[in-house]
Amino acid sequence: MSIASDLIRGHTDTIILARLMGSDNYGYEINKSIQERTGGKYELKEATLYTAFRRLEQAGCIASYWGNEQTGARRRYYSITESGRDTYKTLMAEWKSAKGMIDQLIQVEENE
Amino acid sequence: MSIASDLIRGHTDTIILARLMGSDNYGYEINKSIQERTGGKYELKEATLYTAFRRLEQAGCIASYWGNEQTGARRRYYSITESGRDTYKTLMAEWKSAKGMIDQLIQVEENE
DNA sequence: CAATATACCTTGACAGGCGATGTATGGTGT
DNA sequence: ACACCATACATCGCCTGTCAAGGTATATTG
Repeated sequence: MSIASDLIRGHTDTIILARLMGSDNYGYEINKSIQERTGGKYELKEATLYTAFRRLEQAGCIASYWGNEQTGARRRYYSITESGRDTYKTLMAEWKSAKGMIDQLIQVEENE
Repeated sequence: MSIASDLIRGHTDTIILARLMGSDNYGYEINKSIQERTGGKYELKEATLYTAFRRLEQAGCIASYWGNEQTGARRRYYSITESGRDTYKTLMAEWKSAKGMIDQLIQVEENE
């Protein structure tokens, strides 16, 4: 494993919402785009991914519909809701805050 | 709750190790220093803290001994081991890497 | 026609965080 | 004297998110 998944834990929802801010997309493609973005260093496991979709839909952050593919496997598309966009913004703000906090907490400083 | 604990999850060990890099310390004081550093925005819950101590000691990252207080409640002091210092450095490196990766993953970009 | 890629989904185990609760000591206020 | 609070440690049991393992179905490729 290249990166401990506990470091990513808590960001799964944000990552998915971010991928839906631009346009609707389906699970398999979303996951591929995540792998590409990290140069293969990270991927959401399928079980994690689909669990997250259920969770986000339940929470009203995303909505889903079946695509009408003429060929190939069926695809379930997801679209982000207004509430989802709000959630995304909130999560982004939390991340900014948490990032600084973690930096401060794991730093070894002289003035103890 | 000011900060979602899942955002901190995975950093608990690093935070504790960082607090022990300078000098030995005991649980209660470590937790207070964490609260002070974040201006009260974050604290490790006691259950989390002591669970982490067990985990880290088990892993050989820290060692513990009872302080010889003449007064007040007894204190269990922890000191970081060589292995613990190595682990700390590794965790710091992972964090740097993960930080950039998360930033990239939760960002909304045009080129999708 | 077997293998591979695409695409979805569920179950059960596991690990970490934490609320609740318990122990014991010593100082402070009334 | 007695209640209360701060210090200081510890454990139990629940909850939640991750994920290995397994399953379904369709289309392409050698």
